[in-house]
Amino acid sequence: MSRSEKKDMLLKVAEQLFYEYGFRGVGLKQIIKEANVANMTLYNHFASKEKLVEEVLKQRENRYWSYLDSQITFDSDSPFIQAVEAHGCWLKKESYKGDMFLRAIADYAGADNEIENIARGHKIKLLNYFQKIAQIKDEKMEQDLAHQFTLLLEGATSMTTLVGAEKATAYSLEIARKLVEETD
Amino acid sequence: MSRSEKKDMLLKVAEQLFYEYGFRGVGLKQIIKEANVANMTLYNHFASKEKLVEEVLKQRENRYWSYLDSQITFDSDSPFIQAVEAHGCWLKKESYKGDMFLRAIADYAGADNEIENIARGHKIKLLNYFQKIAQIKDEKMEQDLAHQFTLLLEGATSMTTLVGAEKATAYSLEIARKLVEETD
DNA sequence: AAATATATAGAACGACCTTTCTATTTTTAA
DNA sequence: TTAAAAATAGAAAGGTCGTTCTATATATTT
Repeated sequence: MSRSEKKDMLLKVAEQLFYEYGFRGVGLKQIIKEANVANMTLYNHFASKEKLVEEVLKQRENRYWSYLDSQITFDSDSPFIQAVEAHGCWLKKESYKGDMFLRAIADYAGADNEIENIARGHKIKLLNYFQKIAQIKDEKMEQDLAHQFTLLLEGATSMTTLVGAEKATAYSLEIARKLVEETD
Repeated sequence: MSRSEKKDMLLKVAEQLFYEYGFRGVGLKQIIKEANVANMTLYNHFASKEKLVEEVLKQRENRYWSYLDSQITFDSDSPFIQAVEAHGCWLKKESYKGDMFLRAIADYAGADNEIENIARGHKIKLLNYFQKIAQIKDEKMEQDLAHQFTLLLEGATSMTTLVGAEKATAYSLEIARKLVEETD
């Protein structure tokens, strides 16, 4: 394993464990063990656990947006519906038990750190995304639509914990269709 | 402070701190300090931190349902809309930053304990509640409606972290009205 | 008032955490 | 091949955690 492969492995293992057991529930010892690297190799790449968490979040955010971009083709369907469908596929693939960013916001709230900023930034970006594809005449309606769809995705993610990604996605899609139905 | 007052104080302080900083982010030391009781007083009432967490969750669930019951009058409006409104008021009062039960599920997942059961039970109860007030002819539609409204409440709770309880509630209400509009 | 039960502060325990240090081994470059 | 650089395992430091213990003080009950 080369130097950069080790860094990648650390990020991959850390993300998986953090998602499964929470940021505070996983120790660095467990991470280096599962990544098969030495203690100092981790500190060679990441100055601290906080920095590791930050990079894990950035990496996950990048993967999320890459996936969404790859799924959205801007064809016949409404881009709103496509976004909801794409998000649903992401849930099935990688978010089978709730949202990692909300957990980061919750776990590191108050502590004056960069982690909360990164996690919040991801959510803001989601809202901005819907605002961009909601470019319609009535500005109030545009804002409303963007917020409503953001709420829908957040709801679907939460529901995943309860009924699984399959059903959560289906229900969010049903609602989404009713929302666009009227504005088409 | 009587014995039972101390227990109440411990539960109150613990709930507030757990909600603000997370279950793993708060130590018993901080709790007994803010509750103004001795170390052993806590262990006199709660066998362990886990038991304390369990009772905090039970207490919060009771307060949630009491509040919902007090707000729902079964008058002219749809009971669905009333539930969404009541949940919105709860968010403004006590859930300004996300859902405590989802965090409990996430933080204590895998560990074979009672905590996850309690938190999950609360969510199931929410779903059952909507299933009960959705008693309509078409069973498929009934199931769908119940799930959709549960998703809406979950979405509103999540959005609170992002845009505050006021807006989150408003957007969830707008969606809710569209959902009942068609089935009335 | 005496006896019993409960609350108190504070120390102590062992476990685990993040981070640093050290001495040895492996890889890379000259 | 030899010198420099990087990675290794493992110990150790310094901290916090949940929990238990102890001895003193405070309430409650008889």
